Amino acid sequence: MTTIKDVARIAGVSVASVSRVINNGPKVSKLTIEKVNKIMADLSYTPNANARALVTKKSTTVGVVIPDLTDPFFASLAHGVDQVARQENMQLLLSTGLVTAESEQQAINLLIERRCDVIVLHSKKLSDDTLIALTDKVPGLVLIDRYIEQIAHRCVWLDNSEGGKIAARHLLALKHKYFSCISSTYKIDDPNLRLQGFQNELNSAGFNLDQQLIEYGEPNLQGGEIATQKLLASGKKFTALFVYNDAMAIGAISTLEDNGYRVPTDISVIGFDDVLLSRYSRPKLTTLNYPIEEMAIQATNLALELANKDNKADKTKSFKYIPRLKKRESTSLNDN
Amino acid sequence: MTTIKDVARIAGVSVASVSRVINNGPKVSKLTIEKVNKIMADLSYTPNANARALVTKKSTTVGVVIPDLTDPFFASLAHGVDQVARQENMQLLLSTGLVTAESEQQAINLLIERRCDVIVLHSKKLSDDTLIALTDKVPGLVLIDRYIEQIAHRCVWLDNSEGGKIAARHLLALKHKYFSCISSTYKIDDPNLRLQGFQNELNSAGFNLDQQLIEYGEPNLQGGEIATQKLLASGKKFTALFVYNDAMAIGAISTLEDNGYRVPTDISVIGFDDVLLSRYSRPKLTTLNYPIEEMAIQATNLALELANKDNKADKTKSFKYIPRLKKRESTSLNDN
DNA sequence: GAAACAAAGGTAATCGTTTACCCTTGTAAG
DNA sequence: CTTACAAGGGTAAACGATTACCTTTGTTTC
Repeated sequence: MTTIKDVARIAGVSVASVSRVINNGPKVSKLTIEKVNKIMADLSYTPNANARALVTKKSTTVGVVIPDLTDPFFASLAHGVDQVARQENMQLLLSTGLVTAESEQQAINLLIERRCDVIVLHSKKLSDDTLIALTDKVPGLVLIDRYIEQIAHRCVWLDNSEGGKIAARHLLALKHKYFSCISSTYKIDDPNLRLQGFQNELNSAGFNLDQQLIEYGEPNLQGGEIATQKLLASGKKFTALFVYNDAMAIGAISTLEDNGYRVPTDISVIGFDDVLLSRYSRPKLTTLNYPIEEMAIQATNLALELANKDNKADKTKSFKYIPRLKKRESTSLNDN
Repeated sequence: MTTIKDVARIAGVSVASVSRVINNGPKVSKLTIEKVNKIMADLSYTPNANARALVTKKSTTVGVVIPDLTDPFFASLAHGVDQVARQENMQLLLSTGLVTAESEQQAINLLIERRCDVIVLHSKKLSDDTLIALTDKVPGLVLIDRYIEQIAHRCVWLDNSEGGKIAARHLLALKHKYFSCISSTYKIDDPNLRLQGFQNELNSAGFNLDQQLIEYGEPNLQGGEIATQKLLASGKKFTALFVYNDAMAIGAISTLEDNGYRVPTDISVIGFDDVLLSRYSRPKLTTLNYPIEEMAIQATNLALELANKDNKADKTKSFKYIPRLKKRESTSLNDN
């Protein structure tokens, strides 16, 4: 592969001049610029980004750590980061495959090895302390979908509890009185926060969520189906169902209809996340919009900012997002 | 940031020894290994991958070029590549945002700058000649979803035409006689090939696809809805509908049902791609499985192979995939 | 005509690694 | 007691760029 030296030799100038042409630097005549550009094109020379990164101590990559690309939610996250990265002429370096704290840690290490100074991290398994320590090492590290008080100014997160409350208020406004909920078996905070918010809001309105009408399942289509079967098997009456995410909600609707219940006529169903799926289902799903792409854009901009200036930003400011209700067709007025 | 020299100094050994410890090289005593490892941990030293890549001339990244992460199809592609990459202890470097030949070219250039020697490229806009020239420069470059005869041994592609034929045979086997088709307005080969295969197979069976029952639309939900409205507006009878992709097919089903047609009782609908969506729709979509993840895995392995050995592989072998019929609920026997 | 300065370009140190080559020491073989 | 060799470890040259600092040349100013 041709190097800057080859170009310099053939063009009859020094490597310094070639470098100046490449970087639009000062101290080169128009003539030299043209000459060098021609030789570079002739040799189809491509500068070596590794060498560049080494000497300038600047990486042109944005690191992203997510569990899995096939989950549309995380794909949207990555897409948001990518948009900002491209705007800054940077590229995405992806670390995936996170199931354990160890693999999360390893994913981050790989990014640090590459001297990625802008990192957007989705971490559910690493401890608060580990993450706080990490932010010392990497100034441009931002956490997404997680809130840690000590590093609040580097957290871009969604208020899950408020999401549960909004769902409750929507169903209450539709005059529902008998509620049920499907939550997730995954060992992260989100399901609990959503459920708690939902429950608290019902309680403040003078209603109660029957413990037998709370079911748990894997956060996918099948998980929703199975949980719904259990809910129906309880024999208890409910006209409103709040489901942990959209995939489960679609599974729930499918099972409800198979059992002779019409959605929303007999039972209203509300999901969470507002992924693509929810617009393709029939009936179209009422859900809570999780503005993950917007959040990812915010997180990336924040990371860029933190990485560039060493005058620390406002340490008190946090980036909390509130889910928005997307009223579609799966919820309606309860007229029983 | 601490360097190998810091570690060497503090451990009281040479940088060579530290390097040997890092790389499990020979010529280090057990004692030195332990000593150095301890110091590295104490200093939380992380080797600089850029410096490493520079001197070893080996990158530990796999480059992927795709149009857009939010399209689940491409997310699956990236996921396939990622699986192989992780297995090889490499990371994904993503280039996206392709709309024009220029942006495709630029995306590739960025990967070459990083001296990515393993690249999986999804390119629809660049010319055959450009791509052929590129393979000279990058030994580990593999094309996915595209076939170019001169570099057949670096192409991993799907036979779209055969997909159209399989759809036709399925509908013929279900005794359908009146056919229609929704294709895509996008200026790439795939839609045409699928349509041609479909048409040819119908013709060989003695049937005909009425030109007025071919409609075009954007390859998404709405495109499918609009195209279906036009199809219905023609007033012509059809009992079988072959749609360019799953998203459009779901849009089509939605519009058909809104107009009083039952799927599959009145009209059978078959999609293409077999994305997540197709399993979540009601009725569940009969479609042609596009094994993109499997293909991406194959492509990545091939790229790794080509990048590592210079004894060129079998130049005649190509990697053609045939879509498989996924019979679900949106097609059925025509009993008119 | 000397001084001052600007423009253009070259020299060489540097970034953080790896690794070919050399050196030292200890031990086994003759 | 040599000699040979193995094991462990050090020295320094790369890798391919950037850039601080220096040199040369020509022009302007008094």
